[in-house]
Amino acid sequence: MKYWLMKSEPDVFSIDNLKKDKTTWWEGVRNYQARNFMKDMQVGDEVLFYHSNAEPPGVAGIAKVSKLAEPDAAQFDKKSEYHDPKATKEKPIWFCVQVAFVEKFDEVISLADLRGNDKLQDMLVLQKGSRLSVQPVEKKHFDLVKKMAAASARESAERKASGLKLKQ
DNA sequence: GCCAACGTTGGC
DNA sequence: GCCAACGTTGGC
Repeated sequence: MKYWLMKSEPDVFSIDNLKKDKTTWWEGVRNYQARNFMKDMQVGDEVLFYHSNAEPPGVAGIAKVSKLAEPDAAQFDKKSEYHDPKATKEKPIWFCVQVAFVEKFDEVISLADLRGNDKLQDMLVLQKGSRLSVQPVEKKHFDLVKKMAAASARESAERKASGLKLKQ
């Protein structure tokens, strides 16, 4: 079992979209390194769903790989912004996996939160100029982000509870 | 909207 | 194969 981080702009496709759709083919990745990581993915691998170009940017939830990489259909579609004229059905260039919704965090674990955790300093997404939209994550880092999400969910529940008390 | 980082393209 | 020009990503 491996662990990954996949970036999506929530204006384009957010964790809420994945929750509603249940699964999605991760089309549109046009970077060779990111493509190769998707080819490495196995069914059941877990994914940190990251919101980029968002306020705040950060991990919004968890997904898992539900289908192995297949040719990305958008590369053959002349009307798609992801169309690649060099790709043919016989020789596809771009591949993508299907991912399934697992969970949406109560609160986004922001990039600032991640940076603030001493134990995550060597996480790939925190490195300067890390633009890769699909990247591997170490298990210890994955587990820690999940713990941070659980802790932040508890705190948010406590805040709500004490807020209710004050109103009584 | 700015801009640093970095990938890709194409002339040579 | 080098490298300048250009495009994209994505945080701020």
